[in-house]
Amino acid sequence: MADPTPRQQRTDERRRRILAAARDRADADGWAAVTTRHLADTIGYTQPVLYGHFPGGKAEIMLAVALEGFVELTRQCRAALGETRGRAAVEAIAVAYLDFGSKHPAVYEAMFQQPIGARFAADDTAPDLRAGFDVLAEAIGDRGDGSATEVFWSALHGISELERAGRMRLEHRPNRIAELGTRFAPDRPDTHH
Amino acid sequence: MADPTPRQQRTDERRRRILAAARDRADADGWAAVTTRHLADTIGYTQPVLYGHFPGGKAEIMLAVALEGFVELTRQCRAALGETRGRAAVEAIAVAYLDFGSKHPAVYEAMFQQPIGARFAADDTAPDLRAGFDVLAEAIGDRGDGSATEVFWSALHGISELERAGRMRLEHRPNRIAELGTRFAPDRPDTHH
DNA sequence: TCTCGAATCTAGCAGTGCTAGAAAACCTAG
DNA sequence: CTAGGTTTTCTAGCACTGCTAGATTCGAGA
Repeated sequence: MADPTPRQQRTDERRRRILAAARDRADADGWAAVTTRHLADTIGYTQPVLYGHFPGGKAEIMLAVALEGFVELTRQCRAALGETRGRAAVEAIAVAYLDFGSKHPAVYEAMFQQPIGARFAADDTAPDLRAGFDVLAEAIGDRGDGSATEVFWSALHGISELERAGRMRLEHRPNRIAELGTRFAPDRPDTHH
Repeated sequence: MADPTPRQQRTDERRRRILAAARDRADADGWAAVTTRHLADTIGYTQPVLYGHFPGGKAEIMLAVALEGFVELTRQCRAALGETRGRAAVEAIAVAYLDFGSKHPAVYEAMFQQPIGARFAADDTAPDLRAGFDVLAEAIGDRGDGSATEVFWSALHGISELERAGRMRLEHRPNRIAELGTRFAPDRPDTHH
């Protein structure tokens, strides 16, 4: 049960290829363009094979892509934070977060537009989701009940979505990041009660 | 051309019924449940009739619902603002905005998830969209280039979406609104440059 | 080489958005 | 009141979607 049998290995490899194909196609042309037929074609098999790997069909594939996305987003935010603190940390996180959303629009969409059935700041939250929340909390120095972090996350999420929907002038992103720095930097005296 | 002919009147009436049916069904079961067949059934006609009113099909129907939504959302925010100013104004707007999102999830989704092809703060923005932006700018006292308002809007939008996606504890909404009040209330000394 | 179980494919269902062409309804002119 | 033509409405169908039951092929062990 420890070492992977050749069969298990091929299964894993194919699972990876399915997810990669779905991710790439979705990032390029949107999730509507990700069809089970096209996906099966890309990996060189027929439709039913997909259901051997993901019994839940397209929805389960999107879910798997979303979970990978959470891990990656958290990793990049963590890296951007590093040892920085204060306002610089807030802005660094914002840059990393918005970059991720720009570069992987469909992955981001799957992460948030889909009912994964897990809250971020609850006790029963899956570790992968909780970790992302914690990085943001650390950046803004949230020591309260998490509401401040929720609002910070919301602002990042909103900017990401509205930029992607073409609702905001892309070239103004630096201004928005500066605004986030001003309004969410930790240890501002007037946020203490 | 001034007074409506009976024919024009019936056409308008039916157009309204199509939009109402689409809106109600979408708010109840999501846009995926809004099919042209069901829609035609509801208004007592067959599919092709829909395309007489909305040549662009389902997408154009969603667009029309979205535009109505912008007008209504702006109206409710304007009413909530009233003559209040300062922190109370920010929180009043937030309450009205989030309530709208909760009560009309599908309308809200159509408003923002769809490429309408119009930015909010640009000079070429349609009046109906611009008006919504202006209310928010007024509430937070934005006299800059609009970046602060964009971030405020993003925070509201993010909260609305993440609540709907089940990512946030609904009962904590008051906390989030208080956070918005703290961080976006106008005339805070340290936001001046 | 034969067998049997697992992997894979073929073929099809029910549903979607959308549309060309037939049928029906309506209004106007004689 | 009827005939004509225009407009409106429906019938029927296409190409596509996600998904699945049953036939078929493949591959490893005896």
